[in-house]
Amino acid sequence: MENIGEEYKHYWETNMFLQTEELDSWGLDEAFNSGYYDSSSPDGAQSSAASKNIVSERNRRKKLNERLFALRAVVPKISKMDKASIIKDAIDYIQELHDQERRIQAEILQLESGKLNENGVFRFQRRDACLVKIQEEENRSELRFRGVKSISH
Amino acid sequence: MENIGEEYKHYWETNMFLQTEELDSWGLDEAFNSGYYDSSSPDGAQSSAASKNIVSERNRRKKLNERLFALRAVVPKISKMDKASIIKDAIDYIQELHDQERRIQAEILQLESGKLNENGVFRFQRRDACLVKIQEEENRSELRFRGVKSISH
DNA sequence: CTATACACGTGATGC
DNA sequence: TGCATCACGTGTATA
Repeated sequence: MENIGEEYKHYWETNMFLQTEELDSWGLDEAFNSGYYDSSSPDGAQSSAASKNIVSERNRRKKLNERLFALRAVVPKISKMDKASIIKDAIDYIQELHDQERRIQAEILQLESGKLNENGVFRFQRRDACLVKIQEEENRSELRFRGVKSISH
Repeated sequence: MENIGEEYKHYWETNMFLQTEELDSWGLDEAFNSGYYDSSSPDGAQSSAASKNIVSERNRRKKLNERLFALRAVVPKISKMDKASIIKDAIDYIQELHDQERRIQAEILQLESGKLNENGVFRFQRRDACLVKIQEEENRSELRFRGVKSISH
């Protein structure tokens, strides 16, 4: 009973990141739990409930791992592969996005209220992270965009 | 041995959201695991390893729950309190932030490349969502920036 | 050898 | 009632 899912052992680190399906049909619990213990033979009923709890819990764990994998997919800069570290990186990333959003908001506010400064050119203060792809990590080198025309098309 | 942490049962839904500490020192495993089985009495050694594994696993679970709680704290609009749902909401929120970031990037690009239109005034088309609080759930209403074609990152 | 991290089954709880 | 979710202890594998 302990070595029932031995080939499952490292699907968190290997299989799960390649394919998340193909492991649905075990055909192992459903073998002796197949079908209908319809409210008769009470020991069979409780064993049915037990194994149903087992498979339910198994699905819950699987769903949670899939979600965690999906979270890791949308977050750049994953430091470690731990579950806890994945969540931590996601938190840091969200706060980073919040900070950037506040900065850009201030910037755009300046643009549309002040429009231009006295020189007739826009001056962005410390635009220190690219907005679209921030995972380039451009190590804080005081790069100053005087004109972003280089990016467009 | 099964009812050892009975008062822990619903700390996920109640206690954890109020205080996450104050539960560190059990003084219950360390009671019979106190001190020194320094490489003698092999049964004691394995029981020491076992209970050490228990408390280690307990700390791992606790850390993971704290992280999950912190994740829930930075994500607005939590639909359900499930672990899986919390992660799902975080994923959706990050993607939503990515979308908005792209939009704002386009907007700022339009502002500083085109600077002014022929009327000498800025024209924002459909600035319908506040940039800081996007949790208003603007359901994808085909807003399209004609000024900026393909950010091409 | 010892941490660390994980999946698993199990009993409990709430809806 | 059954179903979903959770914390727990345990065995096991990797660094």
